[in-house]
Amino acid sequence: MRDRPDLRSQGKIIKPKVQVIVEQINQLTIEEQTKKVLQLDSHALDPEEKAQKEEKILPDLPNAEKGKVIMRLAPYPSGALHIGNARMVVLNDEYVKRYQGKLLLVFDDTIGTTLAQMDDPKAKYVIPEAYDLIPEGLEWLGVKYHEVYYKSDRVQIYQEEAEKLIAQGHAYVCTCDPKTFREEYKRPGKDCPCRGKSIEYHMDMYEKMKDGTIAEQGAVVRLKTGMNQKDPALRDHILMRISDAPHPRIGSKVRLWPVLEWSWGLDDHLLGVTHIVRGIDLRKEGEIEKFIWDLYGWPHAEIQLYGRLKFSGEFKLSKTLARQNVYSGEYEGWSDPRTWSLQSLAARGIQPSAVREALLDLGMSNRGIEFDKKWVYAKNTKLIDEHANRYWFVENPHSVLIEKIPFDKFTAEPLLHPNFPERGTRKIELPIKEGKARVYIAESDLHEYRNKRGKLLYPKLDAGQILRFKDMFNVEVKEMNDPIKVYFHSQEMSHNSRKVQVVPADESIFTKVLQPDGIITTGYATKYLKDLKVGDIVQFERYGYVKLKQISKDEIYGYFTNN
RNA sequence: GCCCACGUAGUGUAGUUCGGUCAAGCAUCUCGGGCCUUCACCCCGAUGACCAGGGUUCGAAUCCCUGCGUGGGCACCA
Repeated sequence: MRDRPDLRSQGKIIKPKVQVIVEQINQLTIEEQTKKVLQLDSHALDPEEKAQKEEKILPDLPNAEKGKVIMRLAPYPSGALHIGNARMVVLNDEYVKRYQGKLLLVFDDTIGTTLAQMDDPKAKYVIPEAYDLIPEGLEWLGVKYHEVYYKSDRVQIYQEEAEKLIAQGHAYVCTCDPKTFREEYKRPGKDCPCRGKSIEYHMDMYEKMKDGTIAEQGAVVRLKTGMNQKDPALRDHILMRISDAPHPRIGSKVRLWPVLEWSWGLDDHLLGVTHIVRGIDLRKEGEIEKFIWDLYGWPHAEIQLYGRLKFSGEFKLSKTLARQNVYSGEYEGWSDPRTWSLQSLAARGIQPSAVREALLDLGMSNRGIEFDKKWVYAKNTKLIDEHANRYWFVENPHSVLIEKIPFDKFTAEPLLHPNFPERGTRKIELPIKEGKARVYIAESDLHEYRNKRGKLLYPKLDAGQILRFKDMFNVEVKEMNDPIKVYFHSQEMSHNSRKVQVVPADESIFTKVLQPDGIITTGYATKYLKDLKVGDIVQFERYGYVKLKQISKDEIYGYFTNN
């Protein structure tokens, strides 16, 4: 039917005939069917060519011409960029690179809050160091931007254009309090009393907003988007409002500030932006911008929206929250793993391309999705594994006394990296005295172990069981006391024995690992970890990858990379 | 209450514009196997999905309607 359009109108006749034939064929044995098929087409049963691994490709942008695309990043400088901000960054950067366009970094540093609200710990405001933290994060991500702008330098434009719109009757000064406006006018879709007043009145009021006669919260400038808009979110949106809060870059010389929709409605045109890629939570903003562009008779930039990433559970993603904890000393600065800032990912040994690829894999889908760190971890493991040498580490250690060891000396010699024997081995000595030795094992090896489907692989550790101390020898558990007592059992390894990671007690060094959920795992690693350098990424066998942060005589401190 | 968007394997995504080559691709997870100085990496294989119900049509993941579910917007934040 696909290839024979002439038959399509005959579908009602053809269908029953086909059914009869299909039934006849189903009577035949598979062998007979195979034979007949091959008579018709000798290649019909050839194995299909392996679909080659297709590269993940974002959809093309509409009306995008190579070399003419201009896009922008619009971070609010209230802190370091975190992984949630990174999707916006990576998508824009990727498209700019595809079209060989230009990327503008525009600090969206309008005032954010009023002076009166600044004491609120949750208040959103610009902090000076963010102007450095953001480019630092972008550089780490491999983002190239071509021009830098500051909204705070452009306030005059927004003010003058607002004045023009008032003079033309497209905007007005509204003195209704927010609650009244929302409930009495916006919801039912009715004009507020300010809306109908004369242009002269509004011009005069605008002057008073600027010169300080009207206090914070006393009045706003509204755009006449229309109180009859179907979508209440769009009804007479605010353009400008008053704040006496000081600004880190320009101080207190400006008190009349634009909201996002207004500054961008102007700037996307004035800066020549052709394509906007942003989260769907900003859908309304795009609608207001379009209204503004129509008012001015400007061409529309193409707006593409992607779905929202949700961060819940262990993620406390908020630049404002991070600011509080960094300032209070609760966090170890902006690169603390708990911030999930780009700086923190760098400090943990997460590779920028792991972040990029994981976020680009989400494509431009419009769905709201829950962020899963495994997306990044899986990519990161593949990137760092070959560089990460192996070391022994046991978390939440328990003491084990090995007895009846039939030799005076034992040295384990596992490879530094099993894929690269040329890197050599580690030599871990097990000090033995009168057939006895002390080691640590991890708390987690005491419990029963089930796979993800709940199948019991190993029972709770108990007397009588035979274990393989990894890279050493087999032991039999005698007593589950403290310390746990085991007897040497045998030397040969069998592939399906239960393997337990140990660290010889006299060869150990206290080790701490800070995880992004704020938990510090403590345990023991083999002591010559001290010989490594700060910044090295290692794999603690059976635990995960760790980037070394501090190394001292009797303690190692690392950041958890991933598992 | 009002507006809008979105529902494809456990998870994420491709395919939906323009119905047929989709008995549905890819990645990750899980399971099994291989490799192997034992974890990991790598290689091979397996399990696993079109939200539900109607409609249009020869033919629906794709178009229409209804329902259900999820997310977002309705800020003097961005």
